[in-house]
Formats: sequence, structure tokens, C-alpha cells
Amino acid sequence: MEESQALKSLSALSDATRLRMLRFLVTAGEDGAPAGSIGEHAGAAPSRASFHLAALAQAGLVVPERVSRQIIYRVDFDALGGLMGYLIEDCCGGHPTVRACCGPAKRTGA
Amino acid sequence: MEESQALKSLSALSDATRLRMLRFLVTAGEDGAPAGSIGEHAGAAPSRASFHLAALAQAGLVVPERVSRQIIYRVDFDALGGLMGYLIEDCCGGHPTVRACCGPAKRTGA
DNA sequence: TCAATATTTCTTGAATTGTTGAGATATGCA
DNA sequence: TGCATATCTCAACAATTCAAGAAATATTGA
Repeated sequence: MEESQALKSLSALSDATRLRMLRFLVTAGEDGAPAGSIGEHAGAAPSRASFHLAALAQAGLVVPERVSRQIIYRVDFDALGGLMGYLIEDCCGGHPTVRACCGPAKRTGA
Repeated sequence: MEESQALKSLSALSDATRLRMLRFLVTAGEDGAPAGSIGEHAGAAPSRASFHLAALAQAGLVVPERVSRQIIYRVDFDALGGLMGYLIEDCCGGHPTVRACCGPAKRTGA
């Protein structure tokens, strides 16, 4: 992951509505959820929900798919995992100390 | 972790200078690094470095400690891990599917 | 084709945030 | 005490971003 991509993702998540949306979609897993439902859970009017979902999609954190008259959004778990990996890359210079500093989310390959 | 805390952390990381600073401090591990050195690595003038480090500290992502005339900053790895845990809490509703959607950074207790 | 549902686009105004540069504070040493 | 180093604080300006509501687009079924 590149810095610019990480910044896009982090900026996208720096908003209460979008953070709630992403967390809701995380719990929804592979099934995803339609825009209307997501907006409801996040407490956003349809217009706002559309705007924020577009921002999440633009950041690459979610992927839209039209199904009939609904648009289903799903978390891109690779992107989310990649973002986390980016944050803790080369943790402790590769030689972790006593504390479990690299513990919570270490994934070298990301 | 609460939403407001997560938002503070994510907002703090939504800036190129601060993101570089945090990543630099992650590689520095427990030793941390002095403000001047951090600013240099992030390409920020002392004034800017101070401002951004204060923002990171305010968000709870780093912790300052004065050592002689320098101020050493260290990543709060618990806070960073907690943030990641918050993002993927209740991943896939607790029943992960085929894909390793909950893989990269799962830590239930956070 | 017409009506209803689901979602997106557009416009305006308000609020937040980043940058810069100078000046202030704290520490260490002669 | 007086100087140099390391870091922080402050004020004005520019740029980005969010919210709200009305209107437009796409899909479905009668």
C-alpha cells in the first residue's frame, strides 16, 4: 500500500457517519448491505448516505454492486487489512521488545 | 474503545506528516524518538513537527516524555491496537466466511 | 407507458483544518 | 548569569469538507 492510498482510507474513516457505515458493513461480512439500510444504521438521510458511501468506495474501502434496484456495498477486506498492515509495517524495526507491540495486527506481507 | 476516541485517532492519522511520524515511531518501537528527529524524517519544520506531534499525542496515539532538553515520543501500541480492533469488531457478525475477512488484525478483546 | 422505489447529483452556506513565520519557554553548560 | 539548543505557542490566511434539501436517474411491476 502506498501512502496516498492509506491517507485516502484514513481520511474516509475520519468521519462519524462513514466510520459507522464501515463498521456496520464489517459485521455484515460477505453479504454486504444495501445503501438504504446502511444509511439507516448510520443515522444518515439517503442523500447523505449516498455521498458518504461514495467516499468510502472512492477510498477503496467498500465495493458497490447493483442488484436489481438496490446497490449492495461490501467491505473490501483486503484493503482494510492492507491499511492496518501499513500502519504497523516494520514494527519496532523488526526486533520486537518485551511488550507485545507488534502483537495486535501484525501481518508482514501486507 | 469509543467512537469518539477512534475518530480522534483516525483524524490524527489523516495527514501525511502525522502518518509518516507515526510510522517512523512504529519502527522506532519502545525507544521512541525525539521531536526533532521525528520532524526531520517526516519532512516537517520544527514548528510543524511540534504541532503535529501534539495532535498525535492529543489523539492518544503517542506519548511524550521529556528527557533532558529533548522530548521523546513513543507510540502507544495499546491505543494503536485498540483502534484496529475497533475497526474490525464483530467482523462478519462473528461467523467468518470462506474469505479470511477477519484474518489480518483480529483481536477480540480490544 | 405510468407510477413507485432506491439511489445519486447538484447547489449553497458553515465549520474545520493545514500552513507559515515570529516569538516564547525550558534545559544544559561555561 | 548569559548563551545555545530543543521544543512549543500564537494569529492570519487559504483550502478542504460536511450538511440539507430539491431534483434527476435507473429499475421494477401493473
